[in-house]
Amino acid sequence: MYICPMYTSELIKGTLKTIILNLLKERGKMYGYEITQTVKEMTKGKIQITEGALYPTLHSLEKKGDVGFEKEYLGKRVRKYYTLTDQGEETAQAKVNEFADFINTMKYLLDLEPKMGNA
Amino acid sequence: MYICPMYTSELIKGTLKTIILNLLKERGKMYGYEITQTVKEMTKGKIQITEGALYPTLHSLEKKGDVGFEKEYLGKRVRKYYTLTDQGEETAQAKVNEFADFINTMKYLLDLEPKMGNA
DNA sequence: ATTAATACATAATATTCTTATGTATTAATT
DNA sequence: AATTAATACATAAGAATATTATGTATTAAT
Repeated sequence: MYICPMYTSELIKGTLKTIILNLLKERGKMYGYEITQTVKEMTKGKIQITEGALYPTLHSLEKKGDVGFEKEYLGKRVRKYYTLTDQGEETAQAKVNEFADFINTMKYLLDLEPKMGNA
Repeated sequence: MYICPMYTSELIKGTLKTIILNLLKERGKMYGYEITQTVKEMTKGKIQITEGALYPTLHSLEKKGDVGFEKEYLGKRVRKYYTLTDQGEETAQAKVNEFADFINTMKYLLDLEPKMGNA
């Protein structure tokens, strides 16, 4: 089995929203920096979300009504804790479902499995 | 199991080169239009490569030295049959390996599997 | 006292895709 | 016979999303 150190950026494109929404779904509430660190740890550094990608995405999710947030102060430092809205819960589930389906299709297309699921 | 009609475009971003290189690796030589139709059929319409995405990508792969081509004429109609170069063979294998690894990581991250492989 | 880590944000740039448009041949339909 | 659909290439304008760089500021570690 091949193990790579870090994925090329193009591979991660398009999965950022899915990752964020799913983490919020599983953990309830998280702040931006926490999301980057959690993903980095869980993937052993293979996926590193940059701040330039993260914050605009969070703002975009908020604008679309998938997440809300509340500020929390630790001394003078601020954290923005994000949570899923009801709509966000649905979006998160739909995104994960779609990605799971996508994996099956790609496995078939790239011949990574002998048989084809529902692709 | 959820089955979707067609993937959102963002999901497919970044996998186009991998798909093309792998198809060329498995089938030897293919022309552009053939690639779009093959992918469409193999994925039951879930992945439809547009011409605006395909041709620039093929030109880019050629410029980088991963593919070569030769023109073939059927009457007056032209086809450009693409084949992998030696370098392209390596690129194809590396891309597929990376994607296979990426699938494992994402499965773990999205909790689509109970255990973690090498992610 | 300096550096690293935490924590947010945005702007310029690059990449990559969608959508639209263009040309042209061949097959199928009416 | 004439029109439409399918085949087969190509490129340009625009949108979306990421990278890289920069900025501010607090707190912890060296």
